[in-house]
Amino acid sequence: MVQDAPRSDPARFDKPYSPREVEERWHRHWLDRGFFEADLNASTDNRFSIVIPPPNITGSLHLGHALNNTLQDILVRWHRMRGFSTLWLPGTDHAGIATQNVVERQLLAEGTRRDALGREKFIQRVWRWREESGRTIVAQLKRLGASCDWSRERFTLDEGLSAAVREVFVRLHQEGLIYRGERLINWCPRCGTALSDIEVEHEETKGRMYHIKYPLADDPGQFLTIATTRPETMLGDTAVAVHPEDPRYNRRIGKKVLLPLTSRTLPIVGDPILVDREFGTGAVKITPGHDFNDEKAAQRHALPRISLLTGRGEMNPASLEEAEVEKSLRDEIAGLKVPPAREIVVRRLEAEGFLIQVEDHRHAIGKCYRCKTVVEPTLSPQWFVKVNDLKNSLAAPAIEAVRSGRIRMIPEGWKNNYFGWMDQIQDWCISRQIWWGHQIPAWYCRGNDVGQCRPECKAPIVALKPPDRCPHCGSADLVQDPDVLDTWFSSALWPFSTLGWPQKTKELERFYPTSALVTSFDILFFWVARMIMMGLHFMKEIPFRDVYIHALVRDAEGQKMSKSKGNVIDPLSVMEKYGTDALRFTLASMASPGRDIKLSEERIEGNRNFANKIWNAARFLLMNCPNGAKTYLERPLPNPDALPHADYWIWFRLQQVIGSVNRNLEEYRFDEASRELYQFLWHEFCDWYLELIKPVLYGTDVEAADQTRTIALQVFETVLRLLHPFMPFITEELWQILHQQPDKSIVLAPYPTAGETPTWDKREGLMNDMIAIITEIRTIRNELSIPPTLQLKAGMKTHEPDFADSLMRYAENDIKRLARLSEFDARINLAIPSNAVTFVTSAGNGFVVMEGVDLHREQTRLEKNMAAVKATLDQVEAKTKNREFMEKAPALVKMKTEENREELSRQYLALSERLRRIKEMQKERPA
RNA sequence: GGGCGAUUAGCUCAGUGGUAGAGCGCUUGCUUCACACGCAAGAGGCCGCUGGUUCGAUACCAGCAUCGCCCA
Repeated sequence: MVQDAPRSDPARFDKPYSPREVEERWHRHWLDRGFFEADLNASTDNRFSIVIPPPNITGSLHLGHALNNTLQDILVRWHRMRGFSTLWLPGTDHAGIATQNVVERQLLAEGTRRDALGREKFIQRVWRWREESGRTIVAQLKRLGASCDWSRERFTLDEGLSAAVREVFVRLHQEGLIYRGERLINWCPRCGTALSDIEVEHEETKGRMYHIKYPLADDPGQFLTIATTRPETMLGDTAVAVHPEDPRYNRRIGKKVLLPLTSRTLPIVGDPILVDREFGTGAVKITPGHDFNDEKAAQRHALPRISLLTGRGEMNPASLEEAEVEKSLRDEIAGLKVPPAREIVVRRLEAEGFLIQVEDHRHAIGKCYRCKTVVEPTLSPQWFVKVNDLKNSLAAPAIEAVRSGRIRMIPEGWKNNYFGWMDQIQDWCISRQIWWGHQIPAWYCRGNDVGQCRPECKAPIVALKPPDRCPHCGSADLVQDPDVLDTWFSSALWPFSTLGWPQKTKELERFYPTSALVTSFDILFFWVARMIMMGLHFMKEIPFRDVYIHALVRDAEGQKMSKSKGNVIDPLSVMEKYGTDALRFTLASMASPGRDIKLSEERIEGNRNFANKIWNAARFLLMNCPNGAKTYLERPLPNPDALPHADYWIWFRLQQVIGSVNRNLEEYRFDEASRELYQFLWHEFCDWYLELIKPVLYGTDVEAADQTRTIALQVFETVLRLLHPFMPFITEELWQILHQQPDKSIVLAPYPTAGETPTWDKREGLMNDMIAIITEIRTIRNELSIPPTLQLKAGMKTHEPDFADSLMRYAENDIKRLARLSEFDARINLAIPSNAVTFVTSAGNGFVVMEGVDLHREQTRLEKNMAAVKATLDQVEAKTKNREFMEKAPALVKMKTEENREELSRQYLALSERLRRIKEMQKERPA
């Protein structure tokens, strides 16, 4: 049962707009009515779909989310109103490591650990946490007004999405694009899992450079000195490298050194790639088990690899023995984590005279992007996605799709980043040694029941469903790989897995490829690139047409917001204080391409004021519609050419704004679109138009008043629709108050499109000139401190007789009222009285009559105005006198310059003439 | 070290090959019958520096400086 629409009671029109109650009411109404649910049977061919960048379930709404979802919501509401068949599909991801961390911390507080609980119970426990706390962010997105189709909300661990993950894994494995292998990976000792390359953040850190001498095997009196920042890894060295063209060392290539603290000897190799002659001592150790560059060097020289660490990041006794480390040292460091082991190794090197020097050194070290722990590169058996297969590359089509423009990036500059990364992309390590996630669909044969396994049994059995028996030996003693997949592996499938893939669903058919992806640049590689690869591989079609990449939100000082810095602005408290619309509008208006957003509270406050302004404009209009607004919205529009100039002007400007907002939205210029709306609504509609129509509304001409109400309300109602994607709540509230149609909603009202613009000839000039005249007179009143209540006489000697006529016909009363005049006259041959102060506009020379003009003050004022005009005039004249300009500049520019020159010199002449007169008067009547 | 971006009013930021723009802040004046979360008016800029292209550069190009980000 659908409830009645909430009441929007005009009587409850309080002076200040109070957003809170309004927002709560409407967002519930929208959801109850299912306005956001995609219609699979809509007849239109215009389709618009977006999948949400899934926030992770440990999160709560931060400003990045607020920005990201505001922009998506603007696009989605805009298209929905344009009549597109629209789907915005929401959901969350399970955030393997982050979520597991949260629950493990809880367990720790309870004095237990996940191992004690066991895998199954632990996972149950995480699910329970997800039911209780993991939905916070969804509620917060709803509060933001996100018009997602919540009936289609997805979660990466849903059965459907999990099936997609298994399907993709098995198929890629069959194609040879997923493999298991022992390779160097990044290990986070705190999270206890492997990470992919991009999950490691490199950070400049203060460290130390240790210089260690390695004696030559055939002449232990001599030695090579190597420099390293990680001395403990020397135990795993398998060679020392020098530059082949370095005269200091190259004669040593092919000889051997003794590795201190061990009984091993290492070859000296020449390697121009690894060795930078200028850096350190010019000789480097090669530790292929613990350094990516060294591993590559080891491949070049066919060196063995030694891994010193266990799967838990501790010194492995077996490896130490294999590395022939001295027994006493072995005993001392076995089982230790890296930092204490390092201390001991350094002490030992020093004691035995191998340590020459230690110096402070700044260098970049890799840290886990989740927990900031220093990661250890180590050898480990893991699952990988092969992205560069020569015959079946995942990366190549993904590069091509962007290069060819099938996928657009906005702003375009990000393409270079994308190419830069994709061109040197490495195989993707996808296995994680945690429990929360998609367990890898691979099983190993233990074969304990049949006794004897065959060599083939060592290969993992990859399958969609748990296999009953080993296909090789027939054993039923199978065990599933304990690891889970990288969360990003499931996120990479998001654009099609959420639409039902691998089933052939109507949703997929209708909404894939999606129209746009709105995201921030920091997950361009993590997510965007991988979606493109997977989308192209499995759907044979790009996952989205446009990628709109927005900025990061920073604090007012430009610092990245972080809890530890304490500079986080919480969007929820902002929404509480200033209203959701104010926050949304602020974010949209600051979303300029390619620039980070420095958000300050003043800015949001300003837009709260904007909402209040809109609210009060509506109040004003409603107060002046005794019979309600609705009747005027239904009236046919009067013939524009017959309208009074203010009505005509506002209608014309509205058409321009409609065109401009639509164009800006097409180009993802949320900032320009919102600025345009702000400027129009506040400074044109409220400041000028509403002021101009007051006498008509208050006047006795009922017909005229009704006509103006029709224009005013229709313009206002149109602006509400235009603004709705940006400020959904206040626009709905006001739209409902105007229409009084509880069954309908602005959500589904048509978005304005620019109509036929009425001919716009001299009337634009009239309005602009009128504004100029009023402003000039107000300025004079201000500068000369004339009391607001004092009515003055003023006049205008115009250049054009027609203009004087229309000024008197259309604008006389407006000028008198808004400039507070008792009389106003405009004629082509009007004489300027001597007791007056004067001004110039492009339309002519104006004056304000004033008894007892302060001649001295007036002289100063005129001189100041003259100086300003003169400065510009000089510039323009310099141009027109320049022969090259006259020869080479385009005709249109020359014409405009000439017009400009005439106008300025006319103004200058009028001012100097007046100044001459004032000076004469000063002589006649000395102050 | 490589790449990208920024540099415009006190602050935050738009912008354009042809006379520099907005919001906030500031100054002055206003209980003007929608709004003081308001109205009116105003002050405030060698558009980072140096060259080049051009009749003309804040804008295009190159170099430099400073800041920021990404990658190694």
